[in-house]
Amino acid sequence: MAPSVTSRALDLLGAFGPEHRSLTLSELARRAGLPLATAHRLVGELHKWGALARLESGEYVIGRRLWDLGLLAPVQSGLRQAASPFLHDLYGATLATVHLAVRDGCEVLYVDRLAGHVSVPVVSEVGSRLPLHATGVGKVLLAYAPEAVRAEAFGRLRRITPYTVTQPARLAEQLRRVRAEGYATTGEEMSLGACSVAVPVGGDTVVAALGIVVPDLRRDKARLVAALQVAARGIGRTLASAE
Amino acid sequence: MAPSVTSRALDLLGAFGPEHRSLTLSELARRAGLPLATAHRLVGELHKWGALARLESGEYVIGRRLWDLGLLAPVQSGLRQAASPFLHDLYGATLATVHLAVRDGCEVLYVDRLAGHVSVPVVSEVGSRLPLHATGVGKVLLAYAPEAVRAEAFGRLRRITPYTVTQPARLAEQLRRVRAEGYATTGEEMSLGACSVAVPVGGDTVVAALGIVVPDLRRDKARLVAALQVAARGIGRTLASAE
DNA sequence: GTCGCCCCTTCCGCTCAATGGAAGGTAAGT
DNA sequence: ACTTACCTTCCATTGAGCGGAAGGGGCGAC
Repeated sequence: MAPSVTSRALDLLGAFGPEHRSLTLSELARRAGLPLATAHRLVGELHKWGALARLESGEYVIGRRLWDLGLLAPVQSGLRQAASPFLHDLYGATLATVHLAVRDGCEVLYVDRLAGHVSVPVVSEVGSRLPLHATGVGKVLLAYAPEAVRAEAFGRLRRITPYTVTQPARLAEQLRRVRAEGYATTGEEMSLGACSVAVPVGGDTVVAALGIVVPDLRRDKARLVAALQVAARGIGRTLASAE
Repeated sequence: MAPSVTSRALDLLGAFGPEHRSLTLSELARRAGLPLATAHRLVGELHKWGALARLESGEYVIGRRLWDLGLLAPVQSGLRQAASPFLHDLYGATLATVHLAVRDGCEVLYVDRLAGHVSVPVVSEVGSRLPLHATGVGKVLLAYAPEAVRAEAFGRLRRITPYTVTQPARLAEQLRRVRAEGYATTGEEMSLGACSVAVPVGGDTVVAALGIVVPDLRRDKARLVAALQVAARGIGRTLASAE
């Protein structure tokens, strides 16, 4: 009901997605629900600006120019650089998949990830987002988030596995323990066969969370938490010294 | 000279950048050279679609929706996942900054990067691009690139440091040696104090390049090359087995 | 207080840019 | 040679975009 040029152009961009990395003009037109001639013109403009690029085959892909808008900022942040060596150390000490994440609104945004040769099946990937309530790093970030965020997050405790914590009261209690004990844990709450431990990064304000994913937590949780805290402290110090 | 709605909307997006992560409406209008009222309307549409998001402060930032277009695809690729453990091994063996990169057009696109506690100053970052002719991974990718790409790349051999190779003949000779010997090297050609070695990843078609950056290459190049090749073979095997 | 400044938002009549059907061109498949 | 599917160009119509102007709100200065 709103055939504004802008929305149409955006819909053309929206026709792309993880599983549609490159599209022909006709496909674009179809997916955006536009007449071919119209799509042709709009795509031409997007292309001229650099929002779309054209392959030799004639198919269109998302263009470079959109990259340069600063989209990768979180991933390229000083945080990631400062943390990199510590993530490596942590992996060496635990041989578990290592995660570095920040909170973006009401979601966890994974900033870095380090996987071993054999690792539990993990859904996260650099740049991907997951709900705050079902991951280790998420619980940490939620525990130290402003009240408004927590309220919002509590409003949508989606069940993901049978073990996902979806009762507000229970989650609130867990967050209290996170703040008290300095670490969070999950047990198959995001994906079956995967448990996690996570700790906050940063001093008085928590800027990120550091976590690992393992098949089983009962065995040596204490050692893992200790390793995590060493790494987190290291990252915190590095960040502080770099201002 | 082209006041098309589309280009204007795009210019608003283009007002953002690495150093302008969030902008007020007025700033946007100024930077895009648009009357406030016009900017207001367009920004409204971009916002409604999700291309822009609004902070509590009222400032606008690039919106989530643009992320989801698959921009992170290269970084989230199977390549990165397959390579991750081998990058770690390689770091363990060399204690050097490790790079995994692919070719994107006539540039190197860094897909992953692993830095140590102490590392030579390196300009690259995940998601960033550099010219093909001045980096180790770049030379590898260029050596195995199609003729058209090579021609294009030879057309713009920009000098970056006094040691950058800018003579086409000399670069061509180097690429020949890369193909013959299976690895590429650079010596302070991208940034002073940084040398690099890189090897191709993949079998008959080179899909990526794996490289390390060190302060000095003369000492134990042979060992580094060997370590790189072990890792590259491992990545290749993992990719092949995963199809 | 109130004046000035800056930013955001809404309104509305004019106009020109966007529209899309149709027609022509190319390339591959049968 | 025919069919199908894709891409590109043209151009008369029209409604979507335009932006000056006016109104509202927050903040600091005087």
